[in-house]
Amino acid sequence: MKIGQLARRSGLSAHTLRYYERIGLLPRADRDGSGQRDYDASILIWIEFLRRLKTTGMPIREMLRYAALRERGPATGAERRALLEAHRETVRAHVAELQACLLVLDSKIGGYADAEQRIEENDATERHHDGKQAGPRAEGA
Amino acid sequence: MKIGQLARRSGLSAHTLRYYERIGLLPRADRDGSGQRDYDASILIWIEFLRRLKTTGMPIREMLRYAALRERGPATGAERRALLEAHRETVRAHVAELQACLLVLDSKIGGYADAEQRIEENDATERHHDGKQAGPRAEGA
DNA sequence: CTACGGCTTTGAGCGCGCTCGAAGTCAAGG
DNA sequence: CCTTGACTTCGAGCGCGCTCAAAGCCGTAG
Repeated sequence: MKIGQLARRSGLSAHTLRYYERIGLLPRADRDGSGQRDYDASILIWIEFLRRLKTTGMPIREMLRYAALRERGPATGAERRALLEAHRETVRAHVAELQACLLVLDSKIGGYADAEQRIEENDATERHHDGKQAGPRAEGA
Repeated sequence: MKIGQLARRSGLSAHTLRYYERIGLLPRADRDGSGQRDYDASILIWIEFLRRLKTTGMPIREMLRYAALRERGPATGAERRALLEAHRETVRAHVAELQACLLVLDSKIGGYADAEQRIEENDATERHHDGKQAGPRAEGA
């Protein structure tokens, strides 16, 4: 598989694939007769895993540590496992933080919804006995 | 409250606070006689909210839209609510993605744990009738 | 009076993760 | 033969979100 096709299949650009190889995230690809990269389909699995590490916020620097261990073969299993376990805790903490933020967001949105509700009610009142000017509540943030 | 104290209480650096004011994330602070910023404690609530938006991945560009609406007063409530609702969906989607990644991470870690288990068993076997060299399993990513 | 710490502005610089452009090689198709 | 288009390397550039340095002002303590 050439780089263009891998780009399409992996969702990364050819530029990015070369960049990843340059920095060591991807192993140096085999070349065909004229020096063009010729990939084995199995690389897709590794790319997919890298994508997940990235999605979960792992910096490239740390992915490189993992990639380097991987290159060194099966003997590095324990180290890789430790790295992933540490990362997993980071991600779990981040998810928890996001969920807490979601609650705040919910209540904030709820506040705006209430305000709109009051405005509608006020409009209705005006339609009945006209002119009542209720001041909307606080603007806390 | 001067900028140094606000920095300590908000967890942002004075540099960052000035930067936020410069770009419009924070309203222009009142100044004392000699031109130094003099903050009202209520700004902390807004900063805290900004922090949450940032934690949840909202780009500054979008925080600026929200901040601008806020400056324009209560009339912009519906718009702000819409903005936050859209952001909430983004965050929810991101959380779901992270959780999916966590499952993958778990199974990956499980794989390493199994490998270690097999190695231990193998060691034990060697101690009994010596020399058996079992080839470790695949290195899939 | 002086020294000190904390503040002011402006603009430059940085770390990250790409992203792109230039200049050139190569293989297949019309 | 000549064009087309996908590939090669290398280094520069970009968008984001800060972060910091320079040069200078102010107010209080010693």
